[in-house]
Amino acid sequence: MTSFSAPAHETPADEAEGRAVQERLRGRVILDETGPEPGTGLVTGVDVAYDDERDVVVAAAVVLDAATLETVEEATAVGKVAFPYVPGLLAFREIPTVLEALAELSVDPGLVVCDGYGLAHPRRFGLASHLGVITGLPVIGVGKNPFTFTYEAPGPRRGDSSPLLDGEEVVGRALRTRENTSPVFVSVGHRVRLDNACAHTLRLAGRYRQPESTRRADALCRRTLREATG
DNA sequence: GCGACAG
DNA sequence: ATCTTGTCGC
Repeated sequence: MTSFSAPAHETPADEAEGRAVQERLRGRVILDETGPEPGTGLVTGVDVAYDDERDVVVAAAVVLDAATLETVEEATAVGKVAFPYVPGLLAFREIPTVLEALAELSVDPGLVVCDGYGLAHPRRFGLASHLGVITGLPVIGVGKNPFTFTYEAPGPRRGDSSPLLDGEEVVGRALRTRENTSPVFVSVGHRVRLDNACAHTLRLAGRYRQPESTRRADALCRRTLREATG
């Protein structure tokens, strides 16, 4: 916990307050930066696992070398569920424990990859945007389904993509990371442009549909959850 | 009012 | 997210 201290975060009392917090923070999102060069530096995947029965949440952060995809460092944090799952308010459920896990790292996280959305959100302020604004780190979101948005199937080849749309507005991209496999949905979080977000995603995925970063974070928080629970 | 809805 | 075995396909 040398490079990063858990920033203050607020858990809203109800859904209306949560939406208000998002409306207030969305103005701090930075969209006009390119972000880290794909394939260089570090990339950190974050993910969370739950046991709502026991009111336990485990977050994991796994740092990879962007060039070799080797794991550089891992960290986890265990907490209590702070907010129920409400579509559009996912960040309030995940962020508190994710921040603790990031704070356990001894290295700068570099680019953070979220399992979820950023700009592709009803108020244009999803998990990846929120995490970016709070930490100041470059963040992108890579989701597994189109949420409430629409898209036309991208071409069949790895790397093919199509716009993810909210009506006429482009909020992200459906990106094929493997042939014969459904696409993932990439959207901008903070300090990274969409083209670059997709380039990072392609470098991180290919062996599997999802980015290697989120796969490892997912495996780690699940394993930690069942070791902490049963 | 009804249906749909990241993880 | 989570509950859950085997099974079809690259």
